[in-house]
Amino acid sequence: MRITREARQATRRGILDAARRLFAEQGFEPTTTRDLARTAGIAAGTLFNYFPTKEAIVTALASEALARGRSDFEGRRREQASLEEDLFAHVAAGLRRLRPLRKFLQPVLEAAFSPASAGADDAGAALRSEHLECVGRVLAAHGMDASSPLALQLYWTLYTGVLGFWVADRSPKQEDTLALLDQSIAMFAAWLRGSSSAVAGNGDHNTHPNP
Amino acid sequence: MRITREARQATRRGILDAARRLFAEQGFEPTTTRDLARTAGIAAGTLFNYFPTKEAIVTALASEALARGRSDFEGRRREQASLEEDLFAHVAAGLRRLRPLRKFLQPVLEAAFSPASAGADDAGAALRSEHLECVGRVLAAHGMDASSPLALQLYWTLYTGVLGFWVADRSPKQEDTLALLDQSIAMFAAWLRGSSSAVAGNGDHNTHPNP
DNA sequence: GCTACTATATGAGCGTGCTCACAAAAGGTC
DNA sequence: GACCTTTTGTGAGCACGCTCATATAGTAGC
Repeated sequence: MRITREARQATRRGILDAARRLFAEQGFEPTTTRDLARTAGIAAGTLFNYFPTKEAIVTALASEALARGRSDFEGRRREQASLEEDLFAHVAAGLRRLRPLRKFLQPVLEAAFSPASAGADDAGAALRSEHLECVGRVLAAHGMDASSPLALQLYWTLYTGVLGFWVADRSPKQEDTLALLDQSIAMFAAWLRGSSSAVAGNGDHNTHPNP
Repeated sequence: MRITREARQATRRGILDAARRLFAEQGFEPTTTRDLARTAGIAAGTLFNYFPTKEAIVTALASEALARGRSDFEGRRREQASLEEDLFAHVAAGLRRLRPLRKFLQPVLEAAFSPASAGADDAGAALRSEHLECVGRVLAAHGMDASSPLALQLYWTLYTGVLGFWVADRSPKQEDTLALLDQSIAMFAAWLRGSSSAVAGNGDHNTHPNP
């Protein structure tokens, strides 16, 4: 049974749309692959002709969400100095080495998935923007200028990297995430103060943070 | 069917011993709960009268391994100054908040489990000692005196905390672990240099580490 | 249009961690 | 010892993610 490239793409999209809806409504684990197949209008086995594992589906969705998130972020850091870009690349590369990519992608997905953003697409953008502001507040609490380009670089690094740790825990608690974010930013801030304070330009806090 | 407390304890130990052996021989996931039950000489369902989940078995084993590891460590940091103890408690508490305990325990277990330590008990001690030295080398590479009490505090924090992240990834690669360890130690070192350099007493490196 | 041939769809079925209804054994009371 | 209560053991069975043999729909060559 052969099929046109368009039909195959449509089926794939159908699976992803079903996954997006069901994961948002009832979460990742409670949603069975049979649920997904039934919602997408295909047989249980067919699903695995399109994605090798259930997790691959979430990864694919995460890819899309990450692409949107990244473009949001890129829009905010367009006028970076090259030294700062080096630093960003440096930190990002370090984090990137630490875990398989999917670990970094899923949290972005979780945000994109949350019931608040399930319906309209603009709600997802609002959610990501809210994240930006939340991280900004934490940065400020640690004596870093939350509006500086550097802070925004840190935001993206932390958003993808730190929340990746969160996802590793399959029953995430929002409080833990924030505590982890807080702690990590404290360490990053100290690191920046020590190694490139001239760049940070806001190292007027000498007390070490109290997480 | 009532049973003496001793018999119950014996069954429990039997399960743990079976788990210790099978996990060491063939790994956590490949070992089925039916394997464990058969090896322990009980029915498949009985296992779950002793441990609520398969993961609870690994956690129980980890508890034992952690207790041994901690006593090794405590032996090495008996003569700490109180300021350093505060710092240790501070960092440890921060990390402890980040994840459920089992995430911190399992890596210690993994070390205790590794085929090298499966047979003799003294081999396990040798392995833990080897870990201490490995971390010491990494610390030294980042310009910290690996023999200082502070370094030992960092060791324990990192050993339990950082490797916990490693375990979160179910198919661990040793290289990733070391890279993560490396990166984290770089950040900790900078943090210490910035916040309590008088204590560290070895902050003669100003170049920031290259992960 | 007919005949290979291939790519895809299908659902029965596998092994997993875990549950549950029931059986069996031990202790307490008389 | 007989009876009841309570705790533990047992294995059939569940739903899960995933596989595989088979059926089927589409294309290519004639």
